[in-house]
Amino acid sequence: MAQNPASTRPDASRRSERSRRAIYEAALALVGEVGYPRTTVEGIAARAGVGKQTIYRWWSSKADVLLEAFLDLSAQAAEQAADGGAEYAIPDTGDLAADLKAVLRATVDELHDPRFEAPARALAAEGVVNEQLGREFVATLLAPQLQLYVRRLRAAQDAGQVRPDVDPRIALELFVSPLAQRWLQRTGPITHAYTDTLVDYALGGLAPR
Amino acid sequence: MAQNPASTRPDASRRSERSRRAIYEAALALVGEVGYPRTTVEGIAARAGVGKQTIYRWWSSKADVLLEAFLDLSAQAAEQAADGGAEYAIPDTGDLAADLKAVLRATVDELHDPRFEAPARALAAEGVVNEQLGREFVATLLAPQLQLYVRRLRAAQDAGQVRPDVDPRIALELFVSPLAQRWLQRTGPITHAYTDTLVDYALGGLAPR
Amino acid sequence: MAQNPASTRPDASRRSERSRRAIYEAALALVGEVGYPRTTVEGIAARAGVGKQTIYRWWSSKADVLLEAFLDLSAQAAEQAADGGAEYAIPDTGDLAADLKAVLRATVDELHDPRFEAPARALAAEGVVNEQLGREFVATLLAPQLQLYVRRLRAAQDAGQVRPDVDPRIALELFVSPLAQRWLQRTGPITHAYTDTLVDYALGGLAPR
Amino acid sequence: MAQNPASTRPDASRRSERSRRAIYEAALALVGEVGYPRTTVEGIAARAGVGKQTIYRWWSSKADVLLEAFLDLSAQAAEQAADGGAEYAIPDTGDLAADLKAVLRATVDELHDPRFEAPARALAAEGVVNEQLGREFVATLLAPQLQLYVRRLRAAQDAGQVRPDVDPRIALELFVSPLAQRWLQRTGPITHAYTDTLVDYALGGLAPR
DNA sequence: AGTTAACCGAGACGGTACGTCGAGTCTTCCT
DNA sequence: AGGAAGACTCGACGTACCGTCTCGGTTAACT
Repeated sequence: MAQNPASTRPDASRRSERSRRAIYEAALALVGEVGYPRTTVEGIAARAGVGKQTIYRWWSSKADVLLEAFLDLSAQAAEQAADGGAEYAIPDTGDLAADLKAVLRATVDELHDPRFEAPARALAAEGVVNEQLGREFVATLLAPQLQLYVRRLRAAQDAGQVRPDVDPRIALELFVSPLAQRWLQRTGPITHAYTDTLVDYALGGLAPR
Repeated sequence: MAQNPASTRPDASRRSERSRRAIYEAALALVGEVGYPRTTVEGIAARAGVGKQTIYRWWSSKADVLLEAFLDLSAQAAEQAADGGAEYAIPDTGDLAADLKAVLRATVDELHDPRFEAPARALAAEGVVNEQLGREFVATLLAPQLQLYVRRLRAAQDAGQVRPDVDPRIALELFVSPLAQRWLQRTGPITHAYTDTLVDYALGGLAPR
Repeated sequence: MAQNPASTRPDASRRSERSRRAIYEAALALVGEVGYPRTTVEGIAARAGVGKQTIYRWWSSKADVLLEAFLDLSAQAAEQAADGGAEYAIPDTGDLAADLKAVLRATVDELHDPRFEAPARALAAEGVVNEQLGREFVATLLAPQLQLYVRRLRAAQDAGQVRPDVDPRIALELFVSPLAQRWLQRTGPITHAYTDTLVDYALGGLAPR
Repeated sequence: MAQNPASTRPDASRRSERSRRAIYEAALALVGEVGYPRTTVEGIAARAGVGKQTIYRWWSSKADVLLEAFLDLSAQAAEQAADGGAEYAIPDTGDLAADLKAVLRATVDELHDPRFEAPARALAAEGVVNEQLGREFVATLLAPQLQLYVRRLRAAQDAGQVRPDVDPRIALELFVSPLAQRWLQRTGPITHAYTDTLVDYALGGLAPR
């Protein structure tokens, strides 16, 4: 992400893998322990046993470090989940409501995982205010996730379970965005029951039949 | 908001109204001009022609200053809108869809108003990461707004336009949260057509009848 | 010495005397203990229990700090020597050679005093390479000392003990400069016998009579 | 000078003459252009088109590099002056005063040569504070020069032009040291007239006959 | 002629200090 | 007593160099 512009770019082939990993771990640990604002580049460097310059050589800011660290963490988690199998999609059992509920329940659990909580919040917050990072965050993490819902909804449309004139990209927001907002802004509790309800409301609509 | 703890609390009756207003204006102006992270307490004090201590005497942090300043701004704007009147509600013409669309269109316009944009984003971002401020932000600004939707949806339920078993507090998120997320995370464009579609999808549901 | 140019010069009347003294002491102590090059502004600040900014507010460099600290030390020493009496001159017993030898012997002793040694060397070295500081060093410390010799030599001329066509400002260098060079460049040992010899050679000349 | 201690000393026979010369030139040029303190090992390496390690392999510090570079420069200059010849001495025309004046005038001219000025000052300054380098500087550059004066003065003693009880090593300082101090500490102007006067005072003494 | 060991340019690395900025506290003087 | 002003300690910033450490790539000497 976000490289220093031209000037005298460092030689990536000679980069220390050891330092990179140590920096990721230190950054995630610190954000988890003391929070994002009190996480400092200096602190990350010290904890990683690394010179500050090594951080500044490869990243442009602590937000940038954290973004990559979190990306790496997500990639690892994903790899673990798929167990090398790769396939990455929302299951399609034929029952759209059930499939969505299952995925959203998993998301709820993830949002409660303290390993993800702190860095995810920090990045989301930074992204709200820092457009460049925000777009990167969305493009690399959020958009791919949302795309999975798009695919699943298209399949449902093909199966006649969702009206064909519905735009899946918008439709998915009916159940994804409420969850997102409750998490980001703490406007309400996040439970399995809640996401189940969202799916029911969204698929069935609010008006009486 | 967030007062200094007991110790020797200042005497509010002798507070300078002049300084308070100047600080609000300086804070909002600076956030608009240079962004939240580069807005400093020192900068606010200098711009307001005020000693730093005067800020620290009455607020606990720059986030706190900005929250109050923004509250003040919102109150002013609201007063202007209602023109001294009081009643604050979503119109009820009997056509729920139309009423919601109208209110959401107004919200879309407000979100595009640069006067609101910068401080609102800044506060939202701070709230994501700073729980205390986040709760204050939600309680004083967001929750009252959402309550208006709850009321309107209850009226619709009474009129038989919304299923009686629907929880209005959750239902409103079907059209409010997607807008919120697009704004906060820039996951998509924000237009009148978009919010209209949200209302249609939410009220009608996605499944074919 | 060397003030920051115009810009926003700090208000000297509110300066902390406590910090100033602590900085002087820390600077002199550090130069004595670890040497000039390994004396850092950061180290001085830490030892003095002072913020770095407080040093940079009042001085432009570590050389500048040390110069003032040394000046202060010299002033104290002088005050102590004269015991408030003020009188500051080379004694005039009528015997020029004896008077000069006495003063030079005292100088030799001072040059061997470790309290003076380290900072004096450091300042002299810095002055060799840093013209601005060098001129300040000479003007405030060296020149006044040399002026005392000029006065004594003039008195000797009036008494007919020195040829009237001799320029005292140059003549004094015959015995002062050799001592200075031996000290600065370690070109030879510095003893009372040595300075006595210098006075004899200088007053009597090298050529046989 | 100052070699790395035993350990794995590099093989001097495989040393790159090309690099050595480039480093000398870069070091002298940089000291002349930006001054000693802002001359860095990194800068010398970059300018010489050489790896940093190549410098650290053969020298222990930038002072050491500069000392050798300056020595090399002096050797070249001397070779040029003597035009391949060898004899290095103060002329002996029988007139001691005239001989000394001539040599000192030449020294004055050299001290004004900007090619020598910057590195010589830098080395002298470093030597004041860095005892090891100072002694090296004196031993390799200063002492041999002074020895020439010793020889010339001895010859003068043999010729009966200088009192036999005078120590030539001290006597020479009467006219050499004042010049050195004026140059090092800028305590006064350096002219031919000045050095002529020094010789006259030193040889003749200050006291009336 | 092929191997090998050292120097070489390059530059990433863990560090230390730089000089600056801002935080939050404290003090002074004014209203 | 509040307020304007701003000096204070402290901590972090992002940069510059330090001296060490690989990393290919040439050489030069020795099989």
